[in-house]
Amino acid sequence: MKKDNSAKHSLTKNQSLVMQALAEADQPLGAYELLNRLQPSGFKAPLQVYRALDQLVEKGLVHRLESLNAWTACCEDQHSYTPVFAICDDCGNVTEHFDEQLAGNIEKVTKRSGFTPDRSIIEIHGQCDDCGA
Amino acid sequence: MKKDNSAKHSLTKNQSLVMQALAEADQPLGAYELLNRLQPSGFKAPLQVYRALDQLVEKGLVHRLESLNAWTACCEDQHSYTPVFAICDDCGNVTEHFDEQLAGNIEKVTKRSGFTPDRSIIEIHGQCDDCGA
DNA sequence: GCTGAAATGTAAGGTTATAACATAGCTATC
DNA sequence: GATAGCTATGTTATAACCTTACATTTCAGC
Repeated sequence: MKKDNSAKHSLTKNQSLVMQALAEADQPLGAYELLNRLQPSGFKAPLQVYRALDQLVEKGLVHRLESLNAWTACCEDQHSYTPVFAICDDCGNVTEHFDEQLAGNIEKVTKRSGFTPDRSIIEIHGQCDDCGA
Repeated sequence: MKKDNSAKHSLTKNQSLVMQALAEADQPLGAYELLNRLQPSGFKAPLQVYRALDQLVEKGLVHRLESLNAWTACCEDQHSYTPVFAICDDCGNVTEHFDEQLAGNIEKVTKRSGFTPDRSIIEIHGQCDDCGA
């Protein structure tokens, strides 16, 4: 089970509920899967989930996985480098990695053309160690 | 206007129409935007667009931009390295880049944990040269 | 011409995300 | 402690994106 960083960020009720659901999950969850899991807690509409997710992403506690349309609790409290997600297409497990050199490479590639990077999305699909290859 | 590589790949009618629409666009297009543009050519249902897109991606002529839910014609015929997309959040312009070192680093980061990479998604949001920063 | 594989047509439905508007709660300043 | 302003929340409806299922057509190779 992942660490729950909510204490340090004074989350609201809905934010806490979503954060907790993500922290308890062993995989990224879709917004509607979150809605299902949070209905016993009083959630009724997608927007409640999406708003909490947006706020948690803003705080850096949750990442969105663009290629999965899913969301996952951040593995640690704060990180300055762009995270790299390794997504196992067999078991659905997702791990978060960091690499300073990689982050530097990205800046370099885009800045060549006068581009100013803001946020980077790096998602690698493949097979995790357990699922062999 | 981007180069149209369709001649080398013997595309079907629908594939050609979609390829041409993407090649003529100066930005990535969503599937329904493509549908709109192709209705004069006889397209009637989303599935016609999605099927053609899937086939073109398979052939390597089109890329899907995960963070935009949009599709763009590939800048060149074939490339072995993972493409890096620089996406301007102001004007919507998208450019495709390549970097051998970057591709190598990505493999390295994930392989550390026994992960076997298959396909990588790298999309950098920010501001292009024209839009300043 | 016949056959099998690939492509296409069409209707319906599922999933993911946002717009619009109303209400409630919290904080800061007077 | 009023009140003004910001943030969070509730609720309904709808937009945007994608897939399933099944029937039909096209076309290369025999």
